[in-house]
Amino acid sequence: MVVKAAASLELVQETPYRWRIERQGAMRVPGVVFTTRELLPDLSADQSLAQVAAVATLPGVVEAVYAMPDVHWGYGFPIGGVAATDVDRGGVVSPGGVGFDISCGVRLLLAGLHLDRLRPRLTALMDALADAIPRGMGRGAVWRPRGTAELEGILAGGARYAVERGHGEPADLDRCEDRGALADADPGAVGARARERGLEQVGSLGSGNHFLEVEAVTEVYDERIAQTYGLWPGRVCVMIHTGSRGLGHQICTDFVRRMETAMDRYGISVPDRQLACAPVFSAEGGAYMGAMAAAANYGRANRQLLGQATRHAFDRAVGHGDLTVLYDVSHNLAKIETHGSRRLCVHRKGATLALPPGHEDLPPDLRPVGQPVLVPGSMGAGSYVLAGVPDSPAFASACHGAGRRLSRHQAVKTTTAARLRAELQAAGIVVRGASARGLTEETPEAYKDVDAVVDACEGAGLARKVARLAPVGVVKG
DNA sequence: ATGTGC
Repeated sequence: MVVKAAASLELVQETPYRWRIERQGAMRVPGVVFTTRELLPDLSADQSLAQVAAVATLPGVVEAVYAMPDVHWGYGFPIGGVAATDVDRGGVVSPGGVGFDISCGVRLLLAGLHLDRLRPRLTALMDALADAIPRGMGRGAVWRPRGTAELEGILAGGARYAVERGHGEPADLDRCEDRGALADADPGAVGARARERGLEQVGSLGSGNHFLEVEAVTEVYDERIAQTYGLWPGRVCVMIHTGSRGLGHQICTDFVRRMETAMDRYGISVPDRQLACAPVFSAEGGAYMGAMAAAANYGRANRQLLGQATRHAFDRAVGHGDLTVLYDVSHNLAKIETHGSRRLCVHRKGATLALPPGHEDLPPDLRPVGQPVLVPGSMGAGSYVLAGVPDSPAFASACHGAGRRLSRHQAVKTTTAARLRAELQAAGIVVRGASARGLTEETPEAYKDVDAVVDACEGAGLARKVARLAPVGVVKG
């Protein structure tokens, strides 16, 4: 089966879950889209697969540019895209391949109680969370760093620094990707404006698709892995989805501009200005990697602080805040990783790291079963926990969510905030803190079906289903 | 995503 797009993209179906974009023109490698016929983006209306083809022209790109089943249009790179470059053969890093929200990701906390025991206190808990979680554009944060030393600590030390300063338990770090901090952060590469913006937002949720949800385990698909993860039916969980706020955004803006002018000097030409890039081993590439890692650490500290604020809210409203971290993982990041014999810069933008069983970067207790892959669905739709699998085909990556289907502009035309609130209430979901605009932009209608996306992810061999979580309360910006 | 737009 071959599908021709207007822009002459040629898609060849290889399996029920895998489609190839044939190499042509300036493409150095093919594209590979992991999806089903039902979820395949409409080539006449959607640019995301054309973006996959454009990314495949970048210097040093290897193997293939991959798209996850939740792929959709993004700045330069598609969201739900994975691209790796060979750093020892002129491979580039591109800020657009990480995205504006550097180290946006998900933390899942597990509570020590069954939903039946939470129900009578749910309203009180949601009120306490609404009180404890700063959210929305700009506005308030859990922690206001004193002077530059504390901000430096956050940029260099991420969640580890937050824990050192009393915001959480050392054991939390065992369940964080990179134990809570990327080692090669360079706070000196973070510009003054990014720092200014960062000072005001340490420990804040933000807006858009960021949220905090109280959920409960409703389905278990893999008993053994679920047991290792501690996911039993009815267990209350808290999912926190946020990133590096204005600081990461400013760093992306600064480096896109800087690389746009640097590309000529390196003899790089790209089909789209939004693919601005520089060799990883260049002044601009190196500075970006250091600043990006610092933003990633800021994002990890952010989720650590919000996790701690969640514990306090549980303490106040439920009487015990014995929340443990299942895992904390980024889905917007570029990392230098070894695959086979090569050192690659793997860009994951709207794609979750999914380490296989046995991987040395996993904590010993999770190593036998693989990394928890946290997949938030659209608002009110539920979320999934998957596990990384051996020999996965996209540099150990999986989907990161349901994936947008309608733009924010289109989304607000489909419903009203009042109607959405009523629908969530009818589904037994308590909503706190959501602005009318924010709520309507996030209508589930604007997203793909997370169940179908996760099934495609599993069918494609990217990850394995472990458990499904259903929301009972949501805090939004 | 974002002091939402050069």
